[in-house]
Amino acid sequence: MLKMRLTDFDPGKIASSGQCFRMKEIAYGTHEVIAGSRYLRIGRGCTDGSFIFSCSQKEMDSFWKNYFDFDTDYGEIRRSVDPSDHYLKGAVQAGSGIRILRQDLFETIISFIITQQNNIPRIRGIIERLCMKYGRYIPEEKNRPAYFAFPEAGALAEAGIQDLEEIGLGYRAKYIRKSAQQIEGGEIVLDEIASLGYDEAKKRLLGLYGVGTKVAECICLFARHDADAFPVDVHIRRMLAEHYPDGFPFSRYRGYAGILQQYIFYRELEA
DNA sequence: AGCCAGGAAGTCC
DNA sequence: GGACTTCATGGC
Repeated sequence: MLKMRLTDFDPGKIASSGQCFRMKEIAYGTHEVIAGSRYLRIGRGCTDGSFIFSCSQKEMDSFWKNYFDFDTDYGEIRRSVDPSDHYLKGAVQAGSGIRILRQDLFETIISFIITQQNNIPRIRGIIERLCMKYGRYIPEEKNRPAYFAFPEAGALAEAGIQDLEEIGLGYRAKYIRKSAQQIEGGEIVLDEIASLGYDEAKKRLLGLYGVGTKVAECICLFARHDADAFPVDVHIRRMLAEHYPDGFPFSRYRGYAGILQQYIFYRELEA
């Protein structure tokens, strides 16, 4: 157990912001996070705005701090927004507490292949069934329930198309199997993608079957933390047409437009 | 019944 | 390069 006082951290908003799919509220004000094969529970401190984490200081320092991007000042990002841009000001205000996670690369690839032409509640269900069927079972321990880790590439590479379809993947089943095979077989090397620059990493991700521009940018943003990546989905496309008919001011927000994109996406979801 | 959801591949030109 | 079609599933 670890108590920390944090600003710009709202687990509820992060859980429902559509960047991760295995973070959820399990009791009022208490959230669980399953990231790869790790489990974390986050509770509220008493009244002082602090949080209780179910991990040690060592695990926080070695993993979760980086995962939640605790070293970045999101208040500064929100304050940098053009004061005359009322839409964007409203979006970062409504989304204060959102952070961009650094998620596992393979988990993010598979998860965002599933997101295409899909909706978030259904995506969450599919991913949960995928984990139950192909992920490692991690037994209960005191102070933590049993859960399933996210599947390894090998398990998905060997999965049958029909077995994958039973989970509800639909036409995406073949994408999942083939991409897992490309990774397992060494055609696409994730360690290399992790170490490259944004442009080259994105180019290689596009080599995965079922990964196009939008999904590649989501992977770069939510796993590699490429804050320049600005995935445009149907919500963002509608928003751009409505609020930025002359174009989004990317030059003003160079280096972190993707973070603003996430505030915007959350705003469009809630609206 | 038809439309929509964090799109991409396939098939034209 | 761009336009058009097809692809599964479930909620509304």
